Amino acid sequence: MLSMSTIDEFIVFLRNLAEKWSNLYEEDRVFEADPSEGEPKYFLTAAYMYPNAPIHVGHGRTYLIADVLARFKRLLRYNVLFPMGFHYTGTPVLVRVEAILENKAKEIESMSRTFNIEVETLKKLRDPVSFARYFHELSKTVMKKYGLSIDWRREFTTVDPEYKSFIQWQFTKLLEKDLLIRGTYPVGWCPRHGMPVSMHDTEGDVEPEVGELTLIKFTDEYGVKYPVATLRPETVLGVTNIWVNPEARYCISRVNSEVWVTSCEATTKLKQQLKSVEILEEVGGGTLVDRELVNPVTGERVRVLPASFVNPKFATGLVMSVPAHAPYDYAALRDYVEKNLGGVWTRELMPKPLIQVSGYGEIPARNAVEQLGVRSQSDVELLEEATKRVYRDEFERGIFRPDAVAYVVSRDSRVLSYLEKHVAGKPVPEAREAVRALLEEIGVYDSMYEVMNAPVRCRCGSEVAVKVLENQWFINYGSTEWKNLTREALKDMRVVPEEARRGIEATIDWLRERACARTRGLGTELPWAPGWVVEALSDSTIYMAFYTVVHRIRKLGVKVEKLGEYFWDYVFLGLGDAREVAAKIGISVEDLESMRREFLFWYPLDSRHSGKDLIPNHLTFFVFNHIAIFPRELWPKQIVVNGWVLVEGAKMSKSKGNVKLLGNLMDTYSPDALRLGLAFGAEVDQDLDLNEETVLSAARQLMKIYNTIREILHRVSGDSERPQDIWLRKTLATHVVNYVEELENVRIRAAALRVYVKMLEDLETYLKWAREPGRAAVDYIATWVKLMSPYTPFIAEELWRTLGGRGYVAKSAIERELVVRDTLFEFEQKYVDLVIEDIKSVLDVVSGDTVAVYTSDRELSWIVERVAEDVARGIDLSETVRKLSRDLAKAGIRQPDRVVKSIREAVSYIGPEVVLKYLKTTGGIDEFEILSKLQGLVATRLGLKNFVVYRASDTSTPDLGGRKSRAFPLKPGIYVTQSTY
RNA sequence: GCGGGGGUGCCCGAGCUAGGUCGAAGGGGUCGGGCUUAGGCCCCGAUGGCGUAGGCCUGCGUGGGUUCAAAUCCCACCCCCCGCACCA
Repeated sequence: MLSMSTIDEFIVFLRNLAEKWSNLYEEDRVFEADPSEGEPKYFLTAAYMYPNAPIHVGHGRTYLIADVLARFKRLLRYNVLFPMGFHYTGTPVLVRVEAILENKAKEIESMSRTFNIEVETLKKLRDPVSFARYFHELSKTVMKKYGLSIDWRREFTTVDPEYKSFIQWQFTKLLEKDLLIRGTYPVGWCPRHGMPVSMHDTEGDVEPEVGELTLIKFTDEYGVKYPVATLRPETVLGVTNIWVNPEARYCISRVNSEVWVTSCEATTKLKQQLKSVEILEEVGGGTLVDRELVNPVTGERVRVLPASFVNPKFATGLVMSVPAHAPYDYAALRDYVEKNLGGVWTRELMPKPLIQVSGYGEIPARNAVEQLGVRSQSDVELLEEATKRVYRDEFERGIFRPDAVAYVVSRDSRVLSYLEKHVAGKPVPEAREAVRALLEEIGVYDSMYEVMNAPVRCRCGSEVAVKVLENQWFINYGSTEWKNLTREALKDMRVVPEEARRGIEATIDWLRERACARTRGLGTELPWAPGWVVEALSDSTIYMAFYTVVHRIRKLGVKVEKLGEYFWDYVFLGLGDAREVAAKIGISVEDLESMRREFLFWYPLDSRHSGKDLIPNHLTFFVFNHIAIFPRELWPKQIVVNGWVLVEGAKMSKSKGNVKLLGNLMDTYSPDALRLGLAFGAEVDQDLDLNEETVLSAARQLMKIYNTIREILHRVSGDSERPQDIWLRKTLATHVVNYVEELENVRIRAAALRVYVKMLEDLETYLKWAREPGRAAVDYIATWVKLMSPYTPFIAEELWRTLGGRGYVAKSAIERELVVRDTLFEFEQKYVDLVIEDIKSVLDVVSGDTVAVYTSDRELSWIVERVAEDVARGIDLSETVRKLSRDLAKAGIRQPDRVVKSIREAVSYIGPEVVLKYLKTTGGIDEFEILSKLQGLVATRLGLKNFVVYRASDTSTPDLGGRKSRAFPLKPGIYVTQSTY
């Protein structure tokens, strides 16, 4: 063992240790976990990685948290399973391979740079599986070097035939439970690619917003339908006319069984939306002007009028004019009246008010148009604003006027009574829904989808339109029953951090049907729907179960074709007859049963780890699917989500070129230093800003620890029962207890600071105090190394062997007797902390190197006890003062409020339970005894030349500075002087 | 728009679910000192104001309120970040 003098030297040393010990881990198969009946087990998984790039520090953080927990649980004698797989499913790999195949120099360059891979190597990755395989293997090597305590026998990829069989089984189960349904679904679609587009496929990364518009079919005298498009079907009662754009081309076509007039652009869209469309004739918009159409609800005849604002590219290119409530219509109509009728409004064109809304007059659209000073229908900006306001106010506060029913001239009693009952006097949202239903009822309703934020362009330049996909498969997360069960399951789960729970709950609430299959990408085909591949977020929900048996399937050499539904049914659900199933697969009953047993040994999953970005999708699906497939006793128990890793305050991304690869960082800093840096950086819930300094200072701290340990082992003497030694032993036990508690609560950072900072400080205090390190120091170190092993496994292994440990520290356990809380010591320790703090605050104002303290009497412990009882019960300070004042006065204590307050503060710091327990055990607090015993500690920690303790009541001692009277329970009087020499 | 999370001292960031132990942990920066040929690293001290004894005043987005007592509870407002689906 060498003494390390420079940090560079030390990092080289750490790197070599990592190399050495990770190889040994592999050779000795240290982390292979097999069921051991009767022992406690812990099964945890982190989200498997998507190998379209090398593993980066973001993965590194998630995996580290899982690994620390895994190793920690082993220290507590759990049989721990921590496996890892690789997620090939999906399309991103396809995109990268396309770039390679098309020899796109820029893309390849950029991949080469960010991934730190030779261009020539990349060019060889010419199919998706090879591409994924390459990064898979690369990342796996890095994970091993990183020290992840993974059982690699269970590794798999999601395109392995066994996995596909498993996914097919899962989806068959979902289908059987009616949770997998088939339907149509509108998507943003690029006509050129013939592919759905989402945000990252569009120019400027715009998400195409698909909205559904109501079509209301107006009719002409020949029975031809004019489907007008609207978002506000309830305003059909106030239509004065229909708008067409006279400049646009309109098509008369056969749509399904009817003849429709729409803009010619609309015919293409209707075709995409599952309508059969046959164009019969094309006409200019102008020829439609002045036609008379019948309003299917009111029976009124309205005319077609020209308007330039009508966009033929949007919806059907036909718009119903509701001048009372639509600013555009009002403005256009005003233009028309002025130009063609000399400004005189005919009775037919008069706005028909339908909705009453506070803050507006009879005709809201007119109010808004006039208020904003709209000049004409081409005043687009102002009209947009006016429309927004009127729509919003009417939607939120508007009431449908009962007298509006009078616009129904047909006197159709069915329509009238319906309107009276469901529309008149109702708030707008309700009226809207009712009118929509009425339209459907009387057969004049239809709908179409439109890109609401058009134009959205695909990266190829073509405009995105809506296409309705047929035979799309959905997982029905909208099922109420399923939602309720999932909520219930979540209630019983631990979520770390707790704030993330609300995110999951909210996701459960709004989740509806989710398309779960695509026509492109790697993955598993739905057995009954050739061509449809299960999409990546849907084939990764219950795979944790797969880990429990995959290695056995492989070892037994089971033919994949034989892995039918019955196999998974038996292993995971215990369904079917073991002998029959075994026979079908061609394995022994014993092997089959032992797989079932292994699954039951590891399940339920104890902890699931991922980044917080997966809350709204993966993690929620994970809970849902477990609930759907597995019985209640096998539902997962814990979710741990961690924040991002930021680089210099910015999120990592390929485009910024600031992706930090795990492999590179380890080469620079060594695995142990990187792990410790990440652990120090932030508690799990926060984002961690990675900078060189954090990692370097972690390395320095490690070096300091290493050198200190080395020094002690050289200097150690045989002493073991001095006060210093006893103090050190007890301090160690306190650390162990708190460490266990912290890690049980996944407070990775807090525990790391304890082990690598506080424990070193305490050891240094001991060294200063004791001068010669004794046996206790070696014992301290022996346990300390164990506590380090979850964070910095490699140096811990090395130290473990140096100390004469056998095997691996990774397989060692913390002595049970150390994990016991020593309340008495805890009390004394915290009491001393308080005294030291007090003295420090005096030393802030007065300088000196000699301190005398006067301790309060043991007889006054009853005050502490009564205050502690009150604190424990949550009783107010004033209440306590009131209760105690008489007794305090009797005891000759003035200023009871001040005394009680100071005791209360001390008690709160120490902890009322600790105080009470201490009193109960010892019968009273002898502060003089405690301080005398730890005199050396106080002097050492404060760097004092002299530290003396007196009893305040001892009349034989000098009353320096009159401080005797300042002694209160838990708060000694303090006197500071400067020594003369 | 809907939903989730936030706004703390020069900066970053704990603490806020159980109100007093909070002038507010821990970093960083800055200033002073030590170490060093020098720099770096490291160590010590200081870092709202006042005070020669453990104290007082002012303070945790803004404005109110509850309370003996609020960064912590309640109300209103302002601002920031992140999701919103077939995409991993």
